[in-house]
Amino acid sequence: MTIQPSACPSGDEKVELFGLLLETNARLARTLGLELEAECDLPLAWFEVLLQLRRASESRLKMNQIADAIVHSTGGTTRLIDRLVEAGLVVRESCPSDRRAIYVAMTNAGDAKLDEALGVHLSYLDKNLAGRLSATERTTLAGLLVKLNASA
Amino acid sequence: MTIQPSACPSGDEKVELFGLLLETNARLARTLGLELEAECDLPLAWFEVLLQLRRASESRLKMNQIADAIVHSTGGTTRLIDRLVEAGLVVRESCPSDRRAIYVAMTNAGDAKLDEALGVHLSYLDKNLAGRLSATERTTLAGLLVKLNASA
DNA sequence: GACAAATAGTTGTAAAGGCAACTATACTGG
DNA sequence: CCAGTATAGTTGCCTTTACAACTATTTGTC
Repeated sequence: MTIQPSACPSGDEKVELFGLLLETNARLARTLGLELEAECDLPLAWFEVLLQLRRASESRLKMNQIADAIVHSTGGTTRLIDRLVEAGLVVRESCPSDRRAIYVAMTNAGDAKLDEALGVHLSYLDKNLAGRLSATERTTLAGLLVKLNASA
Repeated sequence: MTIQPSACPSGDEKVELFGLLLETNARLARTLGLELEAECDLPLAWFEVLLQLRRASESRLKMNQIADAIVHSTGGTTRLIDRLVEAGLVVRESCPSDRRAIYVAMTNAGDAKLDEALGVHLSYLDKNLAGRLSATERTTLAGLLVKLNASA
């Protein structure tokens, strides 16, 4: 009844790969999250929102775009943005062309906070990404992830 | 209209890669989690535990090994295992050589549940992994993730 | 135009997980 | 052997998030 670990851990190469993806991600997210929290007092989810906003044209996105970008439920995103607003890092703005929609835009404080966090993030990445993968490998990895991510 | 990864103002290649990793993982985990939940009534975290147990010699692991393998806190793991025990999928066994430690072992029901879940998982993987990456690409990806994961 | 369906966002409720404090057991140096 | 420290696991308390139900608005159809 027991399965030999060396013979067939759980059998399938794809199962292994998926498990590896989950584990790698969980570890990196945990490490970075703790570091951001400790050095900038910024939860990882907040950092992700700010990063998405900076990427966006005019530094603003609608609620549903944020939810999609950071892969949260819409309800969860509402609460998350509530907290960012309360912290003064973003503001909600109404959308003239669609009165259901709400824009979320960065404040100056949010912008500054993101700069600070990016500093920590980059030093983290130097340790944990660049220290382990060459530039070529990183490019390859990014390409594979893009494929994986396509229209998931 | 919003997100322009190519013209990204926060533009470090490593930041991009990290974001991609987070996003890919979140999407895949979300999709698989929903599928497992819908078809087997099995939360993803439970699945991960059962998978780790099957991989282990004698189908059992100590609490801290589980916590480490699935990247949870020890407190969180205690609660998670509580739920699995209540569902009859695993049992706790005392460790004769160290009275602080506790083994978690699969029950027959847990073993059967894992078989069922692996069926769903594999069909999911065929759609979402094999459909997007060739066998060679999957091997490459696995290799890169192992490097990334090393002693995180 | 009006009604049905789709879409954007919020809220109630509940579950999952983290951290820190705690208990119990094991190890280590004197 | 004893004190001090390290380790295994559990528990209290809290935050975060998901899901489903709900409101408000828009769009598509006739």
